[in-house]
Amino acid sequence: MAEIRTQIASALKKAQIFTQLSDDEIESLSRRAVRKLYVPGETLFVEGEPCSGFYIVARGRVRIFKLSTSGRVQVLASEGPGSSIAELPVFDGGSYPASASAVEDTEMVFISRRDFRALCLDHPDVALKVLAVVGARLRRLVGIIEELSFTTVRQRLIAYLLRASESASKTARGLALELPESHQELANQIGTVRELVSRNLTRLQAEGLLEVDARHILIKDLEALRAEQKAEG
Amino acid sequence: MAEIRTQIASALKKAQIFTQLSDDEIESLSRRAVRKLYVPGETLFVEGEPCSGFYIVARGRVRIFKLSTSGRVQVLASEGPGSSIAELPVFDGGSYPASASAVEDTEMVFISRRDFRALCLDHPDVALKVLAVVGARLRRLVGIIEELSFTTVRQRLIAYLLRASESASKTARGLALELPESHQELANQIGTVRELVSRNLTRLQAEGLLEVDARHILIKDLEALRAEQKAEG
DNA sequence: CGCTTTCTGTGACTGAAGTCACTGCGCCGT
DNA sequence: ACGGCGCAGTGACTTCAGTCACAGAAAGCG
Repeated sequence: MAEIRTQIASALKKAQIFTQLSDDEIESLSRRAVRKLYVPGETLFVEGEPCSGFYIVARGRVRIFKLSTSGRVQVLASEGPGSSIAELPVFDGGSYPASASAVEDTEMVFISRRDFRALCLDHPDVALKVLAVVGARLRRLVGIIEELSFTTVRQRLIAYLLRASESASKTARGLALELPESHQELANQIGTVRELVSRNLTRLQAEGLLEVDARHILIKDLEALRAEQKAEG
Repeated sequence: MAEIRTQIASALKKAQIFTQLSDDEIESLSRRAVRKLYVPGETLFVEGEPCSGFYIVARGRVRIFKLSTSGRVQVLASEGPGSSIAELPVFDGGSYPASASAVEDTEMVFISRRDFRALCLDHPDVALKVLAVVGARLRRLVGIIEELSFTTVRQRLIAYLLRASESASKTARGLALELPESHQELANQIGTVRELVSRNLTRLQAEGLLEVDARHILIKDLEALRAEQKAEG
């Protein structure tokens, strides 16, 4: 049991929102935290559920998303180790505004609403840190709104590829990258359907900007893609 | 001058995020705040500008929005007296994520980034209050994303009318309401263009759900509109 | 190794969204 | 009263998004 406790403590220590805290404080907080494990696809919470506390990702990855009645999915965020999720409903007293599920085998640390509020009152700098993290989250949501409101599927796909290209490897013929997820998942993230992802990739290939082989993508004309970004809708 | 000071103080007192503060604290804060006046259409700040502080609406109304390069507008929020705007960029150190302009003759109270941060460190309960306010804002943004991603213009228009109908007056023939803004403005809020607002209103009238006469709208079949909402896309 | 399941590509189609151009109304100021 | 201006309505058209159905490839599993 003591081992789990230290695991929790080390996860808390890596969390962005707790960088201010001393080892002692981390230690004391870890005594009130709970570890939870999830398998891929498992649900953490569902939109509308009352919010009992918030989570920190220790290992793995979780996805925050909205579900439509017709079965479509819109991904709002995807968070890895060190990130926290659902900090906000803790403070405004409402329910979870979206659902969350694990993408991989995932280890989460859960902290109850009461403990977290108490911590923020004792440590105002933690509250400020939470505000900073939430600020970044808000920026991302505004970015999603901008994309959905002003751009086409084609442009959103290009934006996705450009983001992915940051971590791509240079080859003689262009930037090579591997899509980390299915077309379906990609579509969920850029707010469209599978078919349009497939079709638009094909079209970009026909225009000579890419080469596509299933999930393997070679960016042949980075500049042209960038240019289309800036033009916008 | 002393008069302006008390005006500022009374505006601060009405702000949601300062309900926790004592009269003395309000008084001391007001000494560091600045009053600013705006005429309709005037710009408070533009997306991308570095953020020097945040605002509280004392009187009037301001609109927060995104501009596309092609000239389209997407409204993110519209805030009246007692609300604060741009609290978030104060904390994450970034620039303003969107632009803001006054809708009516508007009186704002400006508080610098440094003063506000200091206040939050001294009064953790203010920080918690800010988090609660920000939580509500985040919910609204998620709602906009949901609408843009899952619904049609028609459904968004119906949602808008249903919201407006809260403050409508009952008549023998249905709920009567007056649009508070032009079709263009309405379109900016629901993420579409003027023509589609006009056309969809016409169509709803043809179907017998509404009667439209310029900005005067009579809701004849509230239940049918509600039903279409729940069906969603 | 063969079978099932999941993922991908595509053709054909429908309907929604957006653009352009123009008309006409009503209000305001001089 | 008149001219100008902003707002609303509408027809015609283009393009984009999404649906349905299906075929073939790939990957996992017994």
